[in-house]
Amino acid sequence: MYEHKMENDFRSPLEKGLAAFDGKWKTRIICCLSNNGSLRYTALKKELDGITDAVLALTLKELTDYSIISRTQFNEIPVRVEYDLTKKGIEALPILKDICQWTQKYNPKSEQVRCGCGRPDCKFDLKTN
Amino acid sequence: MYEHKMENDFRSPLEKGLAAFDGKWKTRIICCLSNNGSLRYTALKKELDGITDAVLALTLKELTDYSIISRTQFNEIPVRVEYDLTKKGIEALPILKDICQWTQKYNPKSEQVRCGCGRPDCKFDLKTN
DNA sequence: TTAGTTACTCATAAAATTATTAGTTATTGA
DNA sequence: TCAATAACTAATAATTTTATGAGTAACTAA
Repeated sequence: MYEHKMENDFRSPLEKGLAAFDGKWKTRIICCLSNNGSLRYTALKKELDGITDAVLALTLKELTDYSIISRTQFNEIPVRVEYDLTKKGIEALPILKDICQWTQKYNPKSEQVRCGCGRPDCKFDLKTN
Repeated sequence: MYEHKMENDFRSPLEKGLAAFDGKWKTRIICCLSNNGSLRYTALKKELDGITDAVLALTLKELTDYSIISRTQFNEIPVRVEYDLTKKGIEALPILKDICQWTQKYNPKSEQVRCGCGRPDCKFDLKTN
């Protein structure tokens, strides 16, 4: 662990793009930020049920490297760090929404489009307008 | 190996939908079928550089279970089996195309939208019309 | 009789991802 | 002096994914 891939050898923009959503936590983080706006490290950790520091820090780094989220550090004491969706991240939301709808069209069981942040009470449907 | 997940515990339609594109080979298979139409097992194997039987068979099963592709068996000798994109699979193509475009917008290096089938000569741009 | 074909399966190994537990730095407040 | 806080990092372990190398059935053609 603790080296992450990034400029792997994705053979196409498709694979490269999908890498931004892959793994257990990336979409959950994206949805949390989309739900809440700016969040700091500890707040994110509280939202993401069961994530550990090692994994959260790594995943935030990956998302930052993919330019999906931004990291802003305020040198207070103790430090404050805030994470936000970037423009690129915000522009991913309609795509994620399309994936939700596509899934649900062929899977009528789960009636409601819900986000991937993992909270059972999350009602966010990835609307971007 | 040789048990695949499927009704995992995806917490949302988003995660469930993304599962259909995840792993090393799924999008490559989708793109091959989109490029070529119907393909049999051996033909797919030839297209997908470096895949082994164990992994190809497993991945085809996963995609079949997700209803992205269909399997049709002709009881000739030796057997003939053909794989095709389903309606659901075809309807995924515009989403994949959006992911390509989104990636490229923020990554002007790779000028050309190419599919994920892995062939360097593949010019397919995931147009669906 | 033997080799060839297709579409697989099986056991196992290697590699990658995710989890666990425990630090660390710099500072404040009690 | 001691505990507390925020945002991490490091070493290692467990789990999951992917790869390797072989084998199978049911024929056919040589």
